[in-house]
Amino acid sequence: MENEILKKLREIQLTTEKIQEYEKNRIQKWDRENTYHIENESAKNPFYCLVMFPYPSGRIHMGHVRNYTIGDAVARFKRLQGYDVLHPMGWDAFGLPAENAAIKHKTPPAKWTYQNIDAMRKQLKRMGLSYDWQREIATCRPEYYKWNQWIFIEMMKRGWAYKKTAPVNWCPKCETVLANEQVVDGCCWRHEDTPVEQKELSQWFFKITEFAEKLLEGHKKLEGKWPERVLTMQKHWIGKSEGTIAQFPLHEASKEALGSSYDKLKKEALEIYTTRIDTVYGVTYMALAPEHPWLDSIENPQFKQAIDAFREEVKKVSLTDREEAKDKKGLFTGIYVTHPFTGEKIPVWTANFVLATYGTGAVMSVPAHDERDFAFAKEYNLPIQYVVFPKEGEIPEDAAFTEYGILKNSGPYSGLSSAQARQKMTHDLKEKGMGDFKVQYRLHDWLLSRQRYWGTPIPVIYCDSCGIVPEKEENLPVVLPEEVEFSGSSSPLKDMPEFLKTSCPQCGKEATRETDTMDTFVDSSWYWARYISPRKEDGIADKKSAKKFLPVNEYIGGIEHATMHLLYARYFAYILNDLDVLEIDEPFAKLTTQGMVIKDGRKMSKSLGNIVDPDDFLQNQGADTIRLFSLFAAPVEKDLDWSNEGVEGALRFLKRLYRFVMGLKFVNPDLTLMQTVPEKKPTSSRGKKIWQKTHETILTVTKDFESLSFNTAIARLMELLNDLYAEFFSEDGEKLKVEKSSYELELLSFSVSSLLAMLFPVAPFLSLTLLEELGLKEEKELKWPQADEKEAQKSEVVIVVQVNGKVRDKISLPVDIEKEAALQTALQSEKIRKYVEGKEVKKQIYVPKKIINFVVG
RNA sequence: GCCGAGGUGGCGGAACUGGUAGACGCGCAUGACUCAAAAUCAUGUGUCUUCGUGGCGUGUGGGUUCGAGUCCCACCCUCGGCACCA
Repeated sequence: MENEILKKLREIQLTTEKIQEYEKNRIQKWDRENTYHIENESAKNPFYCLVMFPYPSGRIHMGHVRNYTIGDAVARFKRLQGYDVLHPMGWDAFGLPAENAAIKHKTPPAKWTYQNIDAMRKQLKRMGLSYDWQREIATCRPEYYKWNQWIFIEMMKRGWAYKKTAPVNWCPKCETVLANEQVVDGCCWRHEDTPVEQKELSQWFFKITEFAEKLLEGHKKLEGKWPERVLTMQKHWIGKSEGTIAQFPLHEASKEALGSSYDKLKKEALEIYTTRIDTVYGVTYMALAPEHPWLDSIENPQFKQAIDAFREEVKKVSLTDREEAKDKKGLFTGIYVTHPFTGEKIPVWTANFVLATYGTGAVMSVPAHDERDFAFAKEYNLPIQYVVFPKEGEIPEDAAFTEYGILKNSGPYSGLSSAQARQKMTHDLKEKGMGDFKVQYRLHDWLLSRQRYWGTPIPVIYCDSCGIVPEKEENLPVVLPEEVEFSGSSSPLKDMPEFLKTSCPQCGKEATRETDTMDTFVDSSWYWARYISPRKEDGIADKKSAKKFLPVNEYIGGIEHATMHLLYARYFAYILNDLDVLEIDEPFAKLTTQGMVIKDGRKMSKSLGNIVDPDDFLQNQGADTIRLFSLFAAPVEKDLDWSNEGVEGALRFLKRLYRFVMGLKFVNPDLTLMQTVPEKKPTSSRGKKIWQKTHETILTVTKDFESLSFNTAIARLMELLNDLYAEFFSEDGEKLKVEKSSYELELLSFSVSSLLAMLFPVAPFLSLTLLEELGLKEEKELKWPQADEKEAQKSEVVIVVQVNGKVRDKISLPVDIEKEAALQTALQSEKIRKYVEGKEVKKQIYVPKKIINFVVG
């Protein structure tokens, strides 16, 4: 080739300057033209791709990069396939960090939050994420949280939101109530070194427990579409158990301890919950939680003093610390109850390991068949009586036998199996009016009030004459004042008469507003619905459009939301359905949980100093590179180990691609965009090879994209480029020239166009730049490539020949060869003969296109 | 302790319903280009080896099978979740 052309060919290089230039131009164009905006009405083929919206902390981190790149690849892929993709983004904008920042920097939380949103929006745009920015929402805007309030009031009307006094976890540093799930190792989840205390407060709750069964039922629909472990975690979280409620009447021997309270309790009887009523004949004592109300009724100072001291001691330890303390402590209360089956007198104890919040806060203790009861009985020398025996073998020595078996020493029930006894005993209790079957859940009602400023105001008013009154719907939203000063640590709302003072919606008299705000999980429980109609003023979402787009087809986010957010969002979907806002059952038809981004095998964190800032890469290698690496380095659901060398490798691939396409176009100006399979097949041998490879790649990459296996899809694209390089690229430029008569130009047009289209979801900037060089006019014209199954077949295939299971040779055979012919060819191979000759062939195994195995003796 | 996921080269990771283990990438090595370096291109790269192309190789030990990373049993380790839930 002539020197001048060669020189120009060498100059074709993808530089960082070029990358920065075309990426920035493209972003401006997308922004100017609202490229990814879709209208609800005109969407014929809807696909809803949702990623978990971020808390606007100020900067995006690698976790965001990964999550949103995955979502974007899905959205772009589906768009090329012809879907009208709803791909929105917004801000989970309420929450604690804004308040902490306000105290630190003296900026109001609102201002701080809005600044952060602006900064992060810019970063996300720089990433090339194809959001419909016209649908952007921020949960801290009154237009949004108005609907939190509306939902709350509707729930309140139906008794699904209620107030109760409850012992709650209290973080002295946050000055707020923590949900049980926010307590980590006895400490606040945000202040790892601050032990949680107990405090009694009047709190707002959502009755999520009423939906426990439905939340479990709903899993059936999600099986196979949600990660198995998320479903398991939710099942455990809900913690369904089926057992028996049984009543143990008060025994008159209790009079001594209870004194005048005896008559009151006599009417009540002690109610317990057990899953092992079959062991009831082995009950040797009862155990009450230290919080159990019966303990309040003990009057005899002989018992009262010790019990009060014990309760005081237990109270000092926070709820979770109590769970950690394994040593079992307790004492006798002076109370006795009567065994419902035998009429025996049973002593009642109180014990630190009995949970007030589960069941009835009282248990029947069967040390012979429960490990905890056994340990307690040993500690306090209480009798142990075995009543269930294994079908075969012996009762373990000096331990509880906790398995099911056959009953003995159990009056009329002796001889029954555990399962039979549970049925019959419960049935008999029910007949006597002393018990019933009972399904119990671990799940608690959702405590939603927070003693915080930066959240949705709970829209209720306290009136001296009418009590607790919800705000009128026409007065919503109850607006959170944004211009505030943080005087101290408590909510500034308490010092704002303009917020506090109002009139009662019922009687009109002067009244006071609630100053508690809502848990931010309320915001994120229904945001997926708001994206449908983000600006709608008279409702949450247009019902018709919602029906079109919901449920979400692909929801992508972190595994850390497996229980709380994902359970609450499912719950809210049911609620919104019942409120006739949406027609929906499960909100997320499919869920993908991506792994963490780690560095050097450890989680990225400030303290370890191993944080990688996405901005550095965006400003140098560009968005395509960072996207490509994020998707290539690990399967979506696994942790991704960040590697700067790996990033360089991703950039190298893009540079190779650029050089190939631009070089090819330079030498063959007729190279063009070709989005359909060429009519004529190439005639050259290199052409035939690439023809087959292109078809095969299209088929496998399509499959990989469907299953979100981006890492393998990218590997296949790299292979295709490697093959193209091997067949059509040489430093001297000679191989680049193609002859029209061999149909290689059509082939290359098709192959390169397909490669670029398949790369588009991953690296849209370079992909579009090169496609435009080939002649693409409008991004909208780009389609996902189609291939022919038949053309993807290789004519010859390498078959492995084994002798006695060991690979001895590899031979190339036509794909459609008959079994006998294949075996004969294999036997003729020198290498095989060496191992087979003179021996008896006992068995011949032939798996078409795969393997031949001779078993010789 | 219980539940779940997973252990594959120097590293990240491939391998469809049992059928060439290590695709693709990183790293490394050698060569080409260059005064040189970088970049780029080409070749090689599990391990041992008496270099016969043979032995050994997917956490460990057994088993099923013509054939096991894949299936079965036991165990070890790592990660995630739950943890006195009666």
